Amino acid sequence: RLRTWQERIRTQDAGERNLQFALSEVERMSSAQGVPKSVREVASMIYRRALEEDLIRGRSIEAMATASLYAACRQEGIPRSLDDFVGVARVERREIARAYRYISGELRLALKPVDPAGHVPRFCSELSLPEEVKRRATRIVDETTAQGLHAGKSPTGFAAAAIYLASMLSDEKRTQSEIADVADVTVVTVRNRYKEQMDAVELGTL
Amino acid sequence: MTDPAESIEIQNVVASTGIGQELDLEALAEDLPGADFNPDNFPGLVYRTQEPKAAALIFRSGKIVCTGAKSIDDVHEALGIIFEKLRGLKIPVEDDPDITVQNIVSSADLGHQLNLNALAIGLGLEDVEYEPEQFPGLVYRMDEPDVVILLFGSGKIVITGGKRTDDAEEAVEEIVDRIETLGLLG
DNA sequence: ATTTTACTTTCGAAAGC
DNA sequence: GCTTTAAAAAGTAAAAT
Repeated sequence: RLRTWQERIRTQDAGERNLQFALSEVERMSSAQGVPKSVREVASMIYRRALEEDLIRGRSIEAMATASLYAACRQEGIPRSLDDFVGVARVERREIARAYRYISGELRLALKPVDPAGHVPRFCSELSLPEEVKRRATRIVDETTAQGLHAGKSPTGFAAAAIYLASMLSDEKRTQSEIADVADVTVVTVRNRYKEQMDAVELGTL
Repeated sequence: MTDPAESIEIQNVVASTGIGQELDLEALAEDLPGADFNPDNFPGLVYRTQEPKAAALIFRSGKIVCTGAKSIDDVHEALGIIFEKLRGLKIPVEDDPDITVQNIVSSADLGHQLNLNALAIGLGLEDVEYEPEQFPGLVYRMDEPDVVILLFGSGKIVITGGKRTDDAEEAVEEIVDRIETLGLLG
C-alpha cells in the first residue's frame, strides 16, 4: 500500500501537485475567513479554469489561488475585502491584486463593483447590533449610493460610516473606534464618510 | 459650458533619445555635478535639470530617457541642455539626435461629478477596471485613440499612454461623447 | 484633531538580472 | 517580472505636530 502511494506521488506530474496545493490553500484561507463551502467550490472552479486557460504558468500559485478565492466571493456576493485575505495569504497584497485583475480580465468574469451594502450585515453582527440598526444602515447606504456618493470610496469604510450613523439614530451607539476596528479602516475614514452621508440623507426619512 | 478639451493640461512627457556614443557613467558621475549613479541599484545615471524641470536617465549605451517635462518643447530644451553639458565634457554628441516622445500624461476636468459604478457598467466591464477598495479611479482602456483614461468621482480625469498631443484631445472628446450617450454626465 | 508625508493606479523608454 | 524617473487624479493610512 505504501509503495503504491509513493509510486503515485512519484509519477504525479508537477501540475497535479500544484493543483492540490492551490486547492488546499483555498481551503485553508476559506476556513480562516469563514467562507461558505459553496463559494470554496466556485473558487476551485475558477482556479481550474485559469489552469485550463494556461493563466497560472509563470505566476505565483499562492497569489492565483488567493485571487480565485477573492473572485469567487465577489461573484457569489459574499462580501469580503481583498485585505481580509491579505492577512492569511502568504504573498503580499500587491501580488494578489495583480493576480485578481489578471484572472478577472482573462476569464471575463465581468464582476460588478462591490456594493458597500453587502458589508453591512457582517459588520453589524460582529458589533452585536440589532436588526433595526442593520436595516437603517442599509437604507443609508442604498440612498447615498443611489446619489453616487460612494464613487471612489472604500466600500468597507462607506458601510462602516453608515453603521455608525445608524447606530446613533437608533440609540444603539457604537464608537467610531469600535466600528473602525471591525471594518478594518481608520476612525478618520469613518468620520469623513459619515459626515458626507449625514449631509446627503434626509434624516427624517430614516 | 466650458469645453472639457480646453481644460487639458500636459503634466508629464516621457521621451527617449541617444547621443550615438558609449559613455563611461562612472566618470560622468564625477564630472556632472548633481548626478546620481547607483549601478547596484539601477544601470542608469540620473541627472536633473532645473529649468525646465526634468529628469534624465543616462545609460552606458548613450541612450537617454527624459521624464518630468511639462511639454514637448520642454523635453527638447532639457535634452538640449544635457547635450551641451556632455559636449562641454568633451563627449561627442550627434548634431541633432532624434527625440521620440514615448508617453504623454495629461489631466482634464469633465466639469461634472461622475457615478463611477454606473459608468463601469455602462462603458462595459470588459474595458473597465474599477476597484475602489484599491484605487479611487476607474481605469478605462480606449482603443481609438490608444490611451488609458483614469476617471474620478469629481469628474477630473487623467489621460496617459498617448504619444501625440492630439491623443488627449481626441480621448476627451470621445469619453465625453460616450458618457453623454449613456446619459451619465451631469 | 489637523497637517504632512507617502502609498495605491495608469503609461513608456532605458540595461540587465 | 523587477529595478528608476516623473506627473496627475482621490482615497486611505500613518506619523508628526
